[in-house]
Amino acid sequence: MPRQKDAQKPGACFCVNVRRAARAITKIYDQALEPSGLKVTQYSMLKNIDAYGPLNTSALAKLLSLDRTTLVRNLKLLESAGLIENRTSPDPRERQFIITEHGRQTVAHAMPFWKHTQRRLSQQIGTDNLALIGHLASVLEGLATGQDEPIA
Amino acid sequence: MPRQKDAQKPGACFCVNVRRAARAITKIYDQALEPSGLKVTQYSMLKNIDAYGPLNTSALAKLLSLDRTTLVRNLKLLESAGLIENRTSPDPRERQFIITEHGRQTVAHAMPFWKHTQRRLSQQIGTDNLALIGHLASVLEGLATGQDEPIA
DNA sequence: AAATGATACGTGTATATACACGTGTCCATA
DNA sequence: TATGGACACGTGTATATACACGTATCATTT
Repeated sequence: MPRQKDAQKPGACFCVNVRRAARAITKIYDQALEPSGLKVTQYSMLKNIDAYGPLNTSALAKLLSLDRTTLVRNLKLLESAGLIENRTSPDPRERQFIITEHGRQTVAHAMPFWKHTQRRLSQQIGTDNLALIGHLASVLEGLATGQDEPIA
Repeated sequence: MPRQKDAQKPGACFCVNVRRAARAITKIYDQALEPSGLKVTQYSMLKNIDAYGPLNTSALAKLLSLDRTTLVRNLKLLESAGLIENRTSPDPRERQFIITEHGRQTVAHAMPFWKHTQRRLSQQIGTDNLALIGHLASVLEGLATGQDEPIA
């Protein structure tokens, strides 16, 4: 069997496959969350601010392994929608975000749809396989240096 | 152990984890391919057109499990860069793309970096785990209906 | 030949994502 | 006290992604 050849087929790119998986699973969650008006990305931000807030942009970026500048604009959407708000902080540099009452209600509305999808996937794909993704993400984040490794 | 509680922690969303993995692995591949001037997404399109072309937009979309309209603009970039070109087709509706000589050279330049990354990840993450991603993607694509399931 | 369903395409709009860059503030130390 | 590094932020720019819509062409069936 020409395994060597297989490994070079265009369909064998690990990165492309993870991206394919991400697109597909995003579609599943977005459709499930549709009644709440939230995308899964927004649900994720909101849920984390709810659970761990108040949080500033940089802290949330670390929490979500997202680029900070990505969050600047994503958070703007949540703020415009009145789901989070900007609490005044002693340090004038930072913007501390907390969830609003409307945000809490929206999360509460979305939660059952999210849970249902989590359960559905657990059954259809297996908890083990799904747990592996979490580990994989962490390992990959470790491998993706990106952060200008310290000189010493 | 309150497993039930864990499953509700904000960090336990399968979708968010897959997306985290996708971001991280994309960074790894994009950095590796940087000398070629290609992003991994572009490399993927180009490689597939090279291997299976001529292809029209819809066919490539199916091949990559990508929305067709996404490709319209992504392909425009490759075309502007002179990496692919638009072959005239008997059917005036479709645009058949083929790789150009410049495109072939670019792929050839990028390939070693891609292969090196594939190998590196195989070693550090394990071929089995990586193969699982491909399966996972396929299963998820099956679960994500999206395609207005046929009435009968 | 006319009608119709399927096929192929592109655009408007919105979100997600990251990088390069520049600004302001805090704090520790010279 | 002055200053330089660390920290927090936002914007410009570019790419990736999808959905809703509308248009043109093909092919098949009246």
